[in-house]
Amino acid sequence: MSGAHSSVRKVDASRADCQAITEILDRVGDKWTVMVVRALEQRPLRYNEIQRVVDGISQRMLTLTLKGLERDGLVSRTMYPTIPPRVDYELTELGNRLMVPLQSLYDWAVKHRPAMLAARKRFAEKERLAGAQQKRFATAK
Amino acid sequence: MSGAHSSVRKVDASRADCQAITEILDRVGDKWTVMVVRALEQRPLRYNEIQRVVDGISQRMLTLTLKGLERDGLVSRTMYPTIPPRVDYELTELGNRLMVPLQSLYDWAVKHRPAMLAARKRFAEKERLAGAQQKRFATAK
DNA sequence: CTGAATCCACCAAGATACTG
DNA sequence: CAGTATCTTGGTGGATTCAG
Repeated sequence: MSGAHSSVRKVDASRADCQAITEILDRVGDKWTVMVVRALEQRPLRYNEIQRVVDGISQRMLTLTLKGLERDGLVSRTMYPTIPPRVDYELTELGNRLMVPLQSLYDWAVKHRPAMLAARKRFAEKERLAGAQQKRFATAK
Repeated sequence: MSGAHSSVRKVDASRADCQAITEILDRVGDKWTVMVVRALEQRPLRYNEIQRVVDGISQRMLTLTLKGLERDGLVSRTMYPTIPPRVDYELTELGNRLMVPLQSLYDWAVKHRPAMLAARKRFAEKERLAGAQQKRFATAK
């Protein structure tokens, strides 16, 4: 923070925003993290419970995802050395607070998904027409 | 699920949330989309201007990212058939509204990044100790 | 039950060169 | 200036097997 110069700060913040958002997106933007986090939203779960809830996730990916979440302090891991062994995973407070921006994304998704789908349909149509045009010139090869 | 409607709806919503969030994360969660969107936040930009602002993006990736954004109606493309050619890219209103949840993510990132980094450091330390333990048994390769 | 380890397939993304 | 085309590669994730 080099000063309170509003116009300058706006530009700087824009760059910093990129960094920060990209960083968070890298953490939660993979295939399974969000689904696992949401699975744990309601209550702590055991390893196999998560696998059942998430549905489709492999053991490998579940283990990797959980380890990543634990690593970043979003999920806590509690091991009970019983037989058979039992491990509980639970959202930390940090993990719980992540739900807020995630909810914000969800709201956006619900609200604007129809518009996005419509746009995609329009785009596909335009592309189809353009493709037909192209074909008349792509004679050789 | 025999209880009140509220609890049932909560579970159902949880699944739907996953879908929606994952879907949006798939759109904006790639390497460049967010950076391009934020580059366009302030004002429309030309192709080369974006490439300069984003810094590090290749022509190929810029083209692909822009096409994806245009496809989903988040960015509009305006071509001026002058010489040399000129193409402006501009956030649509849909694209602009995406800034809201992105800002929410940014806020979370700024607020909780220190905690995440601290957690990661602690985790690395614990892992290092565990790794030392392991080594004593990993005699034969 | 809760993982770790290995192998493999696929795709996003980078580098480079070319085009209108 | 604004892309497209082709090749290559590194990482993500799936399937399977082994272990405590």
